[in-house]
Amino acid sequence: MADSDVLDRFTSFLRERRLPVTQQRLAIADILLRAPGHLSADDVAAELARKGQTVGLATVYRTLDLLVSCDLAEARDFGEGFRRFEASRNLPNHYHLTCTVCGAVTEFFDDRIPEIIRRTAAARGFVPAQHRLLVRGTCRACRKTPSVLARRPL
Amino acid sequence: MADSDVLDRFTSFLRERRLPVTQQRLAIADILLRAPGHLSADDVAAELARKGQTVGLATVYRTLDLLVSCDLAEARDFGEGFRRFEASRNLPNHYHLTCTVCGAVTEFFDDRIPEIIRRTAAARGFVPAQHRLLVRGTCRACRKTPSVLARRPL
DNA sequence: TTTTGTGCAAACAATTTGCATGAGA
DNA sequence: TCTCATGCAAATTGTTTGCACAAAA
Repeated sequence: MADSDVLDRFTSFLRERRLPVTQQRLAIADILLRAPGHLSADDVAAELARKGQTVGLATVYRTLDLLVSCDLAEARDFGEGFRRFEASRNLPNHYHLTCTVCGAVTEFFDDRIPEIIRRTAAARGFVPAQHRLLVRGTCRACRKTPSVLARRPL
Repeated sequence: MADSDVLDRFTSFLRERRLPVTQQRLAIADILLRAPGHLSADDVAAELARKGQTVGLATVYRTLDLLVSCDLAEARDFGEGFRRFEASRNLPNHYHLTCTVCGAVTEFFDDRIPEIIRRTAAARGFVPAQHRLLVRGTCRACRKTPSVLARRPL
């Protein structure tokens, strides 16, 4: 339904700023904005290559930054040592459970958390802009297998 | 009071593993475990240098890893592009508010958050091991000044 | 035809690692 | 003494940048 919408929104954003709408930008946006998951810059480049399009990693990074700056995508850091990018789906209060064994990321929602944050912050004169909650653990599928702890920061 | 305790605990940990108790290890532990804040590897090295002790950065990193692996310290990633280390004070459910203007980090505690996580995770068959909540925003002191958004991931 | 992008390679920053030497047990 | 740590420098990794060439407006 609103799938071509996001591509259009990116195009409009570029036009407004008088920035060229290039094949590479569209190809990268197409991949990231339609992907269900959380892609690294390498993932995007690999997917591009798989489709026959070869785009330099530098361009991938530059375009991902553009997508973030027009709010069509968000950067995430799951503590793997590199960033992942996710299409913004306008999902407020959306958090992540990541499995330290298989790396799977599941999302969940909760309205109580922002409320807790709002009150706590207010009590300190702090104005919250954004927040992030990351839960690490073991997913149902991996619970059977003995696990190795991840070494990156919590 | 229990201040020399942490140094002793580190020493015991090393002895148990038959690892040498070196001056460098003690010096690094002394700095990190007594510091109130969140130090980067560079901060530790700089502090060491300020005291006249010059220790290679590689050794700092190696010792910080040791401190983390014996649970005397914890690694944190505030999205600055590098990690910070903090003495473990056995503070469960302790979260961070970071000011995107001045970089100050404040802590807060809340017992409802782990409870929410426990239930949400249980419903998905996910076993939570650790979680981290990071709130970014503007602190009281910086609220007066117009701010610049940080560019690192949320 | 002028601007801005792209690709490549070099640059970077944080962190890790190999190896000769030096300090603990 | 024998093991393991240290220091330095080189290597690695994710990401950014400079610059010659190419594509959009």
